[in-house]
Amino acid sequence: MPEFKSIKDYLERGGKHFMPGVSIDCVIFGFHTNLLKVLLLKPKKVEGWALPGGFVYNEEHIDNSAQRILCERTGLHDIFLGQFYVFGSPLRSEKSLSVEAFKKAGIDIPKGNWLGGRFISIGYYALVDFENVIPAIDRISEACEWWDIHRLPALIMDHGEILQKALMTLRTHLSYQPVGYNLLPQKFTMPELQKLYETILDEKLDRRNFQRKILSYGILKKLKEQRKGVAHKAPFLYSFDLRKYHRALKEGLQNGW
Amino acid sequence: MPEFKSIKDYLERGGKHFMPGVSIDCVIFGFHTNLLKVLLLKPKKVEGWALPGGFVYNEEHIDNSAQRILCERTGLHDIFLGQFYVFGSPLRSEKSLSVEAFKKAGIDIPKGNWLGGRFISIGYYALVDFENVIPAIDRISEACEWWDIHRLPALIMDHGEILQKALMTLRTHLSYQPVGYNLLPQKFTMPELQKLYETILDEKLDRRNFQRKILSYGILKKLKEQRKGVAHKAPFLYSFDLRKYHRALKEGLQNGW
DNA sequence: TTTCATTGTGTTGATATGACACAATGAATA
DNA sequence: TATTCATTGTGTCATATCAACACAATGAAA
Repeated sequence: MPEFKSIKDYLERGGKHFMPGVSIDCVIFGFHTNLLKVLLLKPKKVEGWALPGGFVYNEEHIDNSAQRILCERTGLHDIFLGQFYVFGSPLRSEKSLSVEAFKKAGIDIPKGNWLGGRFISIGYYALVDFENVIPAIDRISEACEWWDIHRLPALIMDHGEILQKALMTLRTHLSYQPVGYNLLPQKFTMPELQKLYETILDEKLDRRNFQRKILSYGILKKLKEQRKGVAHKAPFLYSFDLRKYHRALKEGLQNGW
Repeated sequence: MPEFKSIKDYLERGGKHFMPGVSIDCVIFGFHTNLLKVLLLKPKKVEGWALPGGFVYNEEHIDNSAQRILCERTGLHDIFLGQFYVFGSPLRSEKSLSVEAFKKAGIDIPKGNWLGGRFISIGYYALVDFENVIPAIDRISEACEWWDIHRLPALIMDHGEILQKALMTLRTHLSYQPVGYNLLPQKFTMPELQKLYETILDEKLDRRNFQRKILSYGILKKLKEQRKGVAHKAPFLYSFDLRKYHRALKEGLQNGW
């Protein structure tokens, strides 16, 4: 994959290396102190924050583009990334990030330049372990930070809409896809897993009913260990049964009709 | 929207009017004599059948492109079309329809022509009333026909994979989206609706349990009329309560967690 | 030693689901 | 005209699932 020396270089040569008109936006969710977070970038000299995004190299699978973008911002590899929607309104590019950003940076995008045209955006979402991530900014950004899902800043373009759609998808997927493997440490307690579910669903769940239901999926292994050094009763530790977890990822959890 | 006078014209001027690299493929399901059918095109001088597809005009919303393609093949308007996946492997275009088709037709696609490059494909599916459709071929096709889902012909490129993905999506959507409004006539009987579900799921359902469950969704209106002129006991007619049907389409049928 | 928030493990009643039975209908048949 | 019979309408029952709730066990903090 080609390297770009500067923004100007990117502007000039990007069109040769990227698919025109196609962009990827990643909604990267993290979980910390019982809050659902999302990773956002603050582009230089532009009002509002942006989802980590990018373009598709000519010879690259779009799933790999999403993985690459995720890795560039988080350093994480081999994370489950789910396609959730394609945003294809012709209006969404009117105040496109690129045009606005370059203009404010004093660079006018030449007529006919690859970045000046319309882009559709393919949305991917990921769930990552907050603790393992060191957010990394890119060249056109001045910050890359986690934001609480309930206290979001203003977002550029239609990125607010994209984020909400990802959140809705995540919530509905929760009923028929296992969740937690990349979000929680290797060993975790039942209350920790429950907090994750409550946070994603934004809803309080009954402790006992939750345990019964999640255990019925058969994707957890109860360990002999207990979490030590915590106040109150020591909770048992669990880990995911990876074989069953991945099978559930493929086949789903519900029985359907 | 521009008109194209010939295939050659399409080849030459299409690049000016369509988004490069982006295509739409529609999986159009129909229901007839208790069989689930899918509408396929037979491109001239090409081995294998193809899903109805097309490209996105520069100023066009991708949802409208899908509607337009659906309408061109079926004459139907205002049908629910659902995005289900984006197929974005760089390899899928290697033996692309366009290149192959034009070559066999004796026209070599010039180097750099818009149709010669890589395309991602956005998949949409629709459920339409078989009876209302008069399949219409396009310029590059010699046939447009319904095919039984269980007796499919060989398909070009990755269209077999696209079709299977659409079918899987349709089946899972069945548990939390109402289905049938565009597929059945205005008034229909309970057994007819059940056959539709059985056909989509490829599974036999219990008559009495089906009735109980489908009625519990509250999207049906039981009419005073009965179907006349049929052998055996006359079944009652039902129709969809459109307000509740559309609410269910938006909010889903399941309770979630 | 006592306190107390938290965890482990139940129970109960309401509801949903799967399996199944029987009477009613009405065109086809004798 | 009476009988047949596939099909429809409407149930029941046993079981599984789900929401709501209670109580004992734990172990750090007071």
